[in-house]
Amino acid sequence: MPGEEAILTLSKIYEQYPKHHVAVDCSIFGYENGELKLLLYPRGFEPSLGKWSLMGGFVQESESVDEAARRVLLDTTGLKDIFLEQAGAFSKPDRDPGARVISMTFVALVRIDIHDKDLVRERGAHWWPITKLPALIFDHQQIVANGLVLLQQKASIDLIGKELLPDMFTLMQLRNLYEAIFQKTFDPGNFRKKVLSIDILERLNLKNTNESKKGAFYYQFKKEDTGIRSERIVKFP
Amino acid sequence: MPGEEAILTLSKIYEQYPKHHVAVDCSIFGYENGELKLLLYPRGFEPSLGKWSLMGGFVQESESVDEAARRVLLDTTGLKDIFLEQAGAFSKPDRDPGARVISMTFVALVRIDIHDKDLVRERGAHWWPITKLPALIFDHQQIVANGLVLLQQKASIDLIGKELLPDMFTLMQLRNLYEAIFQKTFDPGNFRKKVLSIDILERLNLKNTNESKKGAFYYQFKKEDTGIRSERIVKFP
DNA sequence: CCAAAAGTGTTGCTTGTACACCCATGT
DNA sequence: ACATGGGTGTACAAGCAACACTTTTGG
Repeated sequence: MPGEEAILTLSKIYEQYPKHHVAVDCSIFGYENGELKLLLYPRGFEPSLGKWSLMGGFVQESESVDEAARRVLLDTTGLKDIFLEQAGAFSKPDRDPGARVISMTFVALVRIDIHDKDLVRERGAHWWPITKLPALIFDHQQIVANGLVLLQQKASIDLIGKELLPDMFTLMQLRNLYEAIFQKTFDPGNFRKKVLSIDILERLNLKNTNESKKGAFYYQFKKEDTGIRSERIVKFP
Repeated sequence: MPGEEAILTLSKIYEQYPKHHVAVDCSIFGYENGELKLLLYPRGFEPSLGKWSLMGGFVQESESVDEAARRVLLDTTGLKDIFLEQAGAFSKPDRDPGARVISMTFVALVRIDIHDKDLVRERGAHWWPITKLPALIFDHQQIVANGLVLLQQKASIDLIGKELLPDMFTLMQLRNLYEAIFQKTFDPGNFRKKVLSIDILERLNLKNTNESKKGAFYYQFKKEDTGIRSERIVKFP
């Protein structure tokens, strides 16, 4: 059968090209105590012992890179069905001194309040405020910078928060999240109006009285949220 | 020396993970006769004989994926220093029936008027209008769709044209380019005002009298163009 | 003269932004 | 009472979209 033969020939064609280790490295962002944080784990061996590293792993034979990223995330945080998006590839031949590794990078958003803290602690992982990151291995610093820009772009177009905040939150908490992401302040009144004009939040008959004297209504994302809105939330850059 | 030893150990650690063929596939866009076009070459063997394919190649040991994409582009079009941007990774294990290949995709913008037509012809390549693409191999259809969205995003933020138009062009030609990219019409007067307000074009003392009775001034991009502007050209989506 | 594109101007609407202002309440 | 955040309203500026109008010239 000519088709089969051709496929065999084709495999031979492929064989002459080199193969590479392909890794996935995830910038895992969370939000806690008014700060945007990044989940890192400490490197336990040389080179770069003592430096911190993004959560990562290698792509296996039978999985796509997205599946690999999901697997890594499940292993490290115990979470499924979380927001995950491809960022970019980092592939300088000498970026990893140990071997030639092509890294596919991802941005993940995790609700710190519901992830599996035992799993994270077991690996010695730690949430670092984005403003005070420690030294990172290899080019992970750049990967994070790149991921943060992607997060800002996304947040400027979509209203994010479902992925990072508790189920119920006040508009001040949402605004503080945006201020943490963009490292700038937003006018409270204007931010409120903009966010509510999109009509994807619903107000609960419940007030948070911890963070203000008057008490602020809790909001939550509407259930029948289509996800297709592409409103512009804030200006970026 | 403990460091060296650790590196050796580390290499062993890497060895247990699989390696993959990594390809680069480029959506090469050009603009000609008022149409946005894509450069494809015909597959000469089974499987998928007769179908068309994006320009691509394999990543070698000593190059990054970006360098690989540049090399492929140089080989196929003879052009250096052209616009090239990472799009995304396509990596389903069975996406290529011949072997497991992870594809890093790129968007390239090429001025059809100055590329090396001999090189292209030699390979049997052909420029296809984006509106009438033929059947493509594997998932290349998706890769193109993905690349086109990236192009639209870029064009909505930056004024592109330097990468696709001749050195001199009329504002009508620029508008037609945008209409080809977004597959919609723009109001001539408003488009003109918006584009000129950004102040990166300069008018030449030369008119094009071929395409209109009255004649339209030629424009060109200013030399001292910083490239850092991030104005919004048109609304997208 | 007429059609077709070049080029400019006007108008109304929508947004963004910077505020002012009152409300509720824990300290 | 007063400081703090909650929540609403206003006033101005900027941007956008629709479209009217004049100019030029080849057919």
